Amino acid sequence: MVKISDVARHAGVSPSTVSYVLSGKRSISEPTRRRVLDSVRVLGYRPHAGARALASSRSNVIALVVPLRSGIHVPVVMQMAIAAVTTARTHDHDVLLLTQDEGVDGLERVAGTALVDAIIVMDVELHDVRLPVLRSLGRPSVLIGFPADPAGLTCIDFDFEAAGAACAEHLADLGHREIALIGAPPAVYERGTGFAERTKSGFQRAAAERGVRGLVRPCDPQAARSAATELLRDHPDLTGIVIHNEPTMEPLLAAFRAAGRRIPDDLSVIAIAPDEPAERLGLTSIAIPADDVGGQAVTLLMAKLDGHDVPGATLLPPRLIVRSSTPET
Amino acid sequence: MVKISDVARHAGVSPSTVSYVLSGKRSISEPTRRRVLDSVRVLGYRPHAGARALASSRSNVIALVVPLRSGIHVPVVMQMAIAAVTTARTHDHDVLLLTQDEGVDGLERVAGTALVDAIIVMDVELHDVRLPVLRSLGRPSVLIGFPADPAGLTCIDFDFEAAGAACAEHLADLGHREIALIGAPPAVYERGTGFAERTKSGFQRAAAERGVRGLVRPCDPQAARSAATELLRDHPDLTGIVIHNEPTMEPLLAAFRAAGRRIPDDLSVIAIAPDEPAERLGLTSIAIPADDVGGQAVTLLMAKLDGHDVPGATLLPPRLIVRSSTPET
DNA sequence: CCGGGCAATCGAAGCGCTTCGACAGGAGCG
DNA sequence: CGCTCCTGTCGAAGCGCTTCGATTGCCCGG
Repeated sequence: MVKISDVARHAGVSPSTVSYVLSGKRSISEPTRRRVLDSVRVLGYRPHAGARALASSRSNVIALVVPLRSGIHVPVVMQMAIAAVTTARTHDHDVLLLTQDEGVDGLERVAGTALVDAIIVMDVELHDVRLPVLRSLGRPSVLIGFPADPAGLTCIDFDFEAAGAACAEHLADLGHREIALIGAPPAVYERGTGFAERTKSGFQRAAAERGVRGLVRPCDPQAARSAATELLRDHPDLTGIVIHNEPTMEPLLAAFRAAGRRIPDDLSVIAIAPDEPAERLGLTSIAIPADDVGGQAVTLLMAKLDGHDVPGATLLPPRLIVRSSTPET
Repeated sequence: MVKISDVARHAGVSPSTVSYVLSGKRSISEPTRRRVLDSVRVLGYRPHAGARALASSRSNVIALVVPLRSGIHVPVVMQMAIAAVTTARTHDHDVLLLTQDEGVDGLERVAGTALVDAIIVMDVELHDVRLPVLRSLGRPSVLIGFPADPAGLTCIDFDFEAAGAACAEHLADLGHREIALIGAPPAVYERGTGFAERTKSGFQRAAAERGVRGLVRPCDPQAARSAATELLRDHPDLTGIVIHNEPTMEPLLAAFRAAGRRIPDDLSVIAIAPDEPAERLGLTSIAIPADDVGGQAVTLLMAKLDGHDVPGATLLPPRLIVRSSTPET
């Protein structure tokens, strides 16, 4: 292994000078800098991560806690994780993967051993047991999702409330008078995960503001067909549907068709779902900007690590893309 | 921060004794061991990861390179990753997440800086550019997937060949004389990713051995409907189908139905897909044991880290679960 | 009763890096 | 022309841990 003293000898300077060239923390003359960098290249020098972490008390690693629970959409999680890694790399940091089920212990372990400098937690619950730990850990953290009491924490999320509202408004604009939101499985609501609740409240608020009837119905993937059938039977005047539950999209559409409703002629449909399936199915949709969420979470974290102040709450606005399931009248 | 010398003082021993108690690398008398462990608990001592890595030249972190490419099924990847993290934790290791697009540089970086002790690479291509690097990195590695030349490497994967064969045999056993495999998108085959090719060859080999006609057809998700329609039109005697392409399952089934074929009466169907969708759709299926793949990859890696010899190739056998799409005659 | 051997513990030397204070030499000023 | 002030560089002191002898008792066999 080639170490900093080897580089120093090769370049004819002291180890500290090499360190300063590499870190830029003190000014170094141009000729010296060049000589050192050449030696680094020639010798293929790589600073030892552990030694660096020990001396600087910075590991340049952040932890990312990913959820495992049912009812969350895995590709979105993965996309956020990848974006987080990519963004972290642009800040010269790496990402350590933690699972939800390590819980509080996991956080205390990676922070306590100085394995990581900071933490991102995905899929925060309204009354998450990890919140007090995060507050007292003495390391910066960013939550993806909003707990009931976000005081003292930095949170970021897609603005589900605005997304729910945008759907209701879009349907109201098209002249619909009775609309429904088909949401996540009941378990997700019961768990008190914020996003399902917030989509619902945005949807209901906007519907009320527009004087439109707005129903909300949770839905299990297995029960999609029957849910659709019942909904149409019990509410014959229903003409607009918002689906916020990716796995059920196709079964629901099939059931609507089977019930004799044509889309968009008899029924307008909007999906809160990734672009790929929405586009394939020709559905007007709002996508969760998973890349942005993951990337910006890291950006916020880096700002905190640099000692900057960051906003406590960041909400990423929805963008509705009109496709053939909600044509302009 | 409480350090090992604090624990030593509190317990009335030397730092090295504390270290030996914690590592178990030398025998320590029971009373001393107890005193030290008590002090550790009372003071809340956590060894500093960087210091430990520096002194022992072991970081207790492994790298996991996850794919980003199209045509791979994200939930399966995620499941393997989670299993890898969980298993690594049981061996007192953590997992650093790397993305495919860091490529060779990423591997050299994390290995060269001693950030990680070992590496798992997912989604290996037949002629992967990372293979020579992995061979010469001087750190243990395990590949998930098989390259064209696995010499000198440790590889593990689901036995797609056997899975393809098992599907063909199951259909042959049911009396079908002409069967088809609807596979991954053409892009996946062109890329030379092993798994698509291996499923195909197992399927064809078994079909030939049974004297059954076995067609293979790649399939894009967007083109699922037309693919199904054409297939049935061009091969009127086709009565058995294997689908190895999760996103197309539902559209394909819909298309079969639309073409007037009832399942299982007119058409037997097997899916190579996770249990969840297969069960929901009532399909006989073979699931990819993603948990086992991820977990065993880590187990192999840990064995290598401990200096043990491990088999160069590990293939996890398929398990076919019969559901209502291929009833016993 | 003595010496060999073993179990238990200690001390000290690093592991490779960062960082702080010191210092040399040149520029700028009065 | 002497003094101050920078700029660029060096040396040394750690960062907190592991690990390799060395050391101290103690038990046991001869």
